[in-house]
Amino acid sequence: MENKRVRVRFAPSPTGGLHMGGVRVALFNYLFAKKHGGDFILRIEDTDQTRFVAGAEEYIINSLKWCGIEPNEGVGFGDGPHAPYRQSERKEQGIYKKYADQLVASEHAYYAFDTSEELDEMRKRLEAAKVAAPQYNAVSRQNMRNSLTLSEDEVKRLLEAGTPYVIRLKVPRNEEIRFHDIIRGWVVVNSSQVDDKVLLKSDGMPTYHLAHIVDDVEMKISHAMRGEEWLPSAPAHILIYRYLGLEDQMPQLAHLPLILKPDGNGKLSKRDKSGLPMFPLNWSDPRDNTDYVGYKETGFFPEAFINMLVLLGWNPGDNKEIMSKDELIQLFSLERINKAGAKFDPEKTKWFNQQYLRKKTDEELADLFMPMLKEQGFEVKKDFAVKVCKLVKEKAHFVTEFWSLGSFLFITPETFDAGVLEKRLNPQTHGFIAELKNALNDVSNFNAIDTEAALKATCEKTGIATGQIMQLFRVALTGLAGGPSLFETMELIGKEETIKRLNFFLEKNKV
RNA sequence: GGCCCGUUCGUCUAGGGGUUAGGACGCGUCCCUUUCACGGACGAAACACGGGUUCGAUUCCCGUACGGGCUACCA
Repeated sequence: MENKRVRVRFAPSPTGGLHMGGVRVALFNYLFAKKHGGDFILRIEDTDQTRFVAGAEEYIINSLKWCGIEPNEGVGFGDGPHAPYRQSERKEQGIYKKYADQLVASEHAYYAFDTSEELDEMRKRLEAAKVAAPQYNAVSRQNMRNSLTLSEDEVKRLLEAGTPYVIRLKVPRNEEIRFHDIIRGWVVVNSSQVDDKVLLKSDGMPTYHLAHIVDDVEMKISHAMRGEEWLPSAPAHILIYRYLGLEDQMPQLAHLPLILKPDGNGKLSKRDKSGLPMFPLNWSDPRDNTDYVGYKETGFFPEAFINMLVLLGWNPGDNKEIMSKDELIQLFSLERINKAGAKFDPEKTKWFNQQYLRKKTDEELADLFMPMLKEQGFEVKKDFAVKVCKLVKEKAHFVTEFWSLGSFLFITPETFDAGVLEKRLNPQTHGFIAELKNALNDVSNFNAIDTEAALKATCEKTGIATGQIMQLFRVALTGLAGGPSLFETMELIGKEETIKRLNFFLEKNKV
């Protein structure tokens, strides 16, 4: 068991868009599998028919693809030796019922016929009696309608009459359950804290508790990584493995810390004030009729998104922060995962994207930017787009900012920064701009070097220091108080446009 | 409420019985610069609290506080 092939799975239920917390669980599984040359499986846990959301499964698959953390086995990824990988389909094959029946036969599970009204009543009764943890368990089951309290004949009669029933796990009254978690070490819980979990629902579907165990064993999963929210039910799972005689095939457990909200308390939810997305891709949720924006559409690179996520709760042990997927695979280890939940930091998330933005070549950026330019109505040649990217990227965190940062390269400014005008515009500087315009008009080879020379010459001629007029010149040319090199800007927009802009400025701002 | 898990700068974290407690984001100052940004330098900023154990605890143990999770025929 110790040395069996590494096989891990990501097993979401298709009840909505895949949240970034889910992406991180998938990521950890992926990295671990790749690190050990193992398999990464996508299993769809669609056992709750009432919460099923159409399109969710496809969304999950597309998200994993965009993130570059693709399973090599499972739904949407070519299936594999353990198909089907959808639990609803596996249920049709009777896989889960078989195990549930085995548990009943060995008297570790039983039939329960209680209606939801009866269950409600029981809880109310227990609450009224000030029972600390009102639950269906070794004590309360004695007052309920199940195969433990009913006569054999009665049970048989109910079953034959088609009375709805569930199968529940018979949890012992007072027994220590201990299990080892790779991240948390030994955890001990008394069985009195564990309720008699429903294993098989009245619609014949298994619950998560039964289904994931059956599938993990049948699919030969070696390590089960999942969110910390599963820790409280882990003891029940241990019992199921044990009663099924499958303890030696149990995967090693690792309960991952949760991602917490940036401000305030609690775990991350679908919508957050931080302004950053919670989903990898745009997601239209049919349940609350809301459109959620994705990291992709916000302009994030998948590498940056992944890099940010992996460092929420894990680190390589040195101070390295920017890591490629291959490096992550190389460096990843479960032992270095933290125990405590991590607050998600929007500012640092943007910083990650900026780091990746700077690593891209201008050509790569141009490929991304040109479609956005086209949307704005500007179709330009690639080499021009490359030059624009080179100028505009310095300040940006996202390619999606390029347009607002560089629109002045395409659109002649009609308004001018009022603050600079007030501070710098006077008859002398106005005259200077006019003088400069003429000098620029005489530049035959209109490149950054020659235009800069023209400016220097004009400064010397008029006796005005460069620092005195650059700001105004910038505003005259771009309308803005800040931006990339003016000489590069002029080279890009060309002589004709430069002169035209300066004329317009001089005309509009007479003093 | 009960049970479980956790707690190092504001945030992500390194470290670990004796350290000037390290890095990153963000913030501030300065340098570079025509501006904004980038880059560089510097700075402010943390071991939740109380008891033990120990020559010595931020590190180990126990409490407390605080935070998180769970408490469904949901996963």
